[in-house]
Amino acid sequence: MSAATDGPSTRERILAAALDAFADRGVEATSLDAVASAVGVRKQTLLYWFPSKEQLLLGVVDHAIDELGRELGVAATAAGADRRRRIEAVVDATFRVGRRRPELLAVVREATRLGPPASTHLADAVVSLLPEDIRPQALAFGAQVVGIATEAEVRADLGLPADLAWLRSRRRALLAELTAALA
Amino acid sequence: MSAATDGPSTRERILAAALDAFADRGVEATSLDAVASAVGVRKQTLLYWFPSKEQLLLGVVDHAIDELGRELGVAATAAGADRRRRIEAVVDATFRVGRRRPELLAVVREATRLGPPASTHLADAVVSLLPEDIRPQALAFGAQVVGIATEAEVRADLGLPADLAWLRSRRRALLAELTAALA
DNA sequence: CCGATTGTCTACCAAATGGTAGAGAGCTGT
DNA sequence: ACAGCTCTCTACCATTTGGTAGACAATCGG
Repeated sequence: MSAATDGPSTRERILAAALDAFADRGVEATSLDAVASAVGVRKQTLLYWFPSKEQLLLGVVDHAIDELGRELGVAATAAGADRRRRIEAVVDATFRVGRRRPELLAVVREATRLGPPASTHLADAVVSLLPEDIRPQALAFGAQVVGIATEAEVRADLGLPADLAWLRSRRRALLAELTAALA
Repeated sequence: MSAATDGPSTRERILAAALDAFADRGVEATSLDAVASAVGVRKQTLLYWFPSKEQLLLGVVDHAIDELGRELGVAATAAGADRRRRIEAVVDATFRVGRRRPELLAVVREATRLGPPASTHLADAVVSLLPEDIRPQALAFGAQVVGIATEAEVRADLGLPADLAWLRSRRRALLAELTAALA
């Protein structure tokens, strides 16, 4: 079974559909049937891969954190060794992710909103991905990013236009905070 | 029927209980039965005062915006006429509200998360409370506050300690943004 | 004193939901 | 060829949920 010809596995398609649905409508408002029909499969197939809705959510959280970590990690590595440049690269990569895949941040917020076990699982997943020496700083950075993403969503809901000055201001804040934290 | 002896009306107690529950567990995860039993009344009494769960949510949003607006309005008025002092008073009152009644901010975030009709109703309620000349600035301020409240919650979930330096930094950011916006 | 209105309750209900039980198709290694 | 494993499906089920119908007591206006 070549992955190239078969495309994403059922499990991966379930995770992708569940990520979209959980981020868009929220976990409680998303039924297993809805996710299943988005994948094109029966609910019992979901329950074969993930024995319960809760397990599915934890899987989605892992998936999202994984992708987020990979994306930011690549950006940091590509930026070379200079700390200043690495910080800028991570911040910019974060904004790219926020624009291209807002679901990833939305699902993080959703997990914290739901509380345990999702939130503890999230914390574990994040922590396991971070080098120990910058762990608290990275966590604070993540929290700030989720806050800014929420602010963006609220702005949209209140009818405020997408504002370049606002974006620049938030980028500056992230850079300043991260630079100070790692000093 | 003197309000002093009767205490809050049934309708008000329903709104208070629903606010708590919606903010704490989320709207979809809160059943009408749960709210009713928190009030000490049957579900059908809720449906007498609010003909549907959706109407109850809209009522809660109005209620929360009302209280928020009153609190900030009082602070602004008490600060006198000097713009700088008024801005500081509003920002500080915001932090007070965030600490004493986080449910108010949580329910705003919840309403934006759920989308229409809750989010549009929220936007209307907020707008109707604002003097026209500072409307966009005030909306941006509100969005920023919700973002910061979310950041605080995420920080807690990730195990970061309550941090005075962080609080100060966010207060400074709010002040700077509001001052610039009203300049 | 009485009809109408207000507010709360009991009794139900149809639909949706998360989850179980188990059948059957198709591939795999021997 | 066949035993076994992997994966998806049909059939069901218990519970919960938002909501309806209408009885019943209390209060109020005339």
